[in-house]
Amino acid sequence: MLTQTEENYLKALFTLTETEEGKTEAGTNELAAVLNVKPATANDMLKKLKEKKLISYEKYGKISLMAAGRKLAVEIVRKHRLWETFLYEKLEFTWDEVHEVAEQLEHIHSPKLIEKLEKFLDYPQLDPHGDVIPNAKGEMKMPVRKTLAQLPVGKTCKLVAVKDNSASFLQYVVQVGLGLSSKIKVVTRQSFDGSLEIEVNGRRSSVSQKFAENLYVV
Amino acid sequence: MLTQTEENYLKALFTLTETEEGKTEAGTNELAAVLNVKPATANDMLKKLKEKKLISYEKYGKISLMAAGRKLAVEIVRKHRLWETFLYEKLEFTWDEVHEVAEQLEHIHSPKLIEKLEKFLDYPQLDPHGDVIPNAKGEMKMPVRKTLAQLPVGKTCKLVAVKDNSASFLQYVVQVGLGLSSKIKVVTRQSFDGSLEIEVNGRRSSVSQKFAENLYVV
DNA sequence: AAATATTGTTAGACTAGTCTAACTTATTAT
DNA sequence: ATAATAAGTTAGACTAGTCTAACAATATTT
Ligand SMILES: [Mn+2]
Ligand SMILES: [Mn+2]
Ligand SMILES: [Mn+2]
Ligand SMILES: [Mn+2]
Repeated sequence: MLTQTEENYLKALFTLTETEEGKTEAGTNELAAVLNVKPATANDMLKKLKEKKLISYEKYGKISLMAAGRKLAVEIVRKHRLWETFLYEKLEFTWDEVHEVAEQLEHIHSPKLIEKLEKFLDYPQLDPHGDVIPNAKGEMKMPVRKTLAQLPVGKTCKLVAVKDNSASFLQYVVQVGLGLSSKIKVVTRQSFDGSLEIEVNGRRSSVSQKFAENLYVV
Repeated sequence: MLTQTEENYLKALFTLTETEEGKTEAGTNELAAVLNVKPATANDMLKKLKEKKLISYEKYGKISLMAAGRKLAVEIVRKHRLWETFLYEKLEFTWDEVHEVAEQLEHIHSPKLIEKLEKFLDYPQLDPHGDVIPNAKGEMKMPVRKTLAQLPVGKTCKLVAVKDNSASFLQYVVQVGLGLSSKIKVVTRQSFDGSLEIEVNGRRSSVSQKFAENLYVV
């Protein structure tokens, strides 16, 4: 069985190699950065995960998940998102509070628990941030999503998910009047820094490009 | 903050020093035994817990919890029992399945989670094994309980709690026709080995003294 | 093509938690 | 009161996970 640490490395590799459009490999420094460890530390773990045949990796080469590693990573993601849904739907947590606790809960080992939890929640499809919850077989349709930053001026769209799950980002989102399913109109875009003027429920706000890149819309 | 391991040592000391009637101190070997580690290992941890002022302990002396350590231990017990109640009441776990998973869940750190969980469960007083759930302030009335092994022949009593939480014991209890609130009549007791003939719902069974010692009755 | 910057690796050290083997202290029995 | 047994401690070793500092390989810029 995997340690919590190993699980976290696999999950990080999953998001690093399958969340970004067109990216399928990751690097040591990059991985170390998202896990808040030094590259030397990540390097040690990469050797171990390679030894366990969970990742494919050669010295000085790029890193990618092997089938077994990907399967485990998806299981953690599934647990994380089911727990987030539980906290949000049943325990009255707000969407900016769920992620941190789910980071712990995702490491509880009990197939029965997840099965029962999913049933209790009535087989939810999306977590509180609009992310797809993988099913028990590890299947997960990756929706093609674009970000608000890519939307042309004048267009109106609907917020379907958020990329960043941190409390500070999510609180800012709420502050601007946004939530899942909100309608957003792009009023202007500054070519200088990509910042946007947006309209939500008749309310105008100016937001940075970085902010817009963390909102998925259709 | 405490590690999971430290939490497990404190919890073990709590049950060792406050569950048994009249016992207020524990020994190194005894502690090691319940935690499934060697005495040498427990000895190292005792030094650390003493250093943190969570236990009172002198070389070659007896071990007991200090106020701060006891408080932390009770918090873990509270979390353990609330999670067991959740699994049993909301997720359809059977009473022999809850303990193992709760052993993991009890180490999740989030005051808000426990507060919300308790509310969601509507402030339960007892867990699925009949044990008292400490309240948010760490208060917990210790019920005076006797075991079935102490009951005189001919008397009838009610099962209010089980001491052993292991799946194998609990499954045996069910097999004999018992559950919380069951009425039990002691028909005979062998003075040779303390084994009992009991009657539950008109059904006779013969059980060992060890078995009877793990059933709390009134 | 060199020089520079970035990225990745190694070696050595540290902490937490565990073990075995040897030893010491305390308790119990004779 | 000794001897035998049980309980407890120490020393040294090992694994997992982390770090810093030095070094090596690769990628980018000029
Ligand atoms: Mn999340
Ligand atoms: Mn995690
Ligand atoms: Mn239990
Ligand atoms: Mn535990």
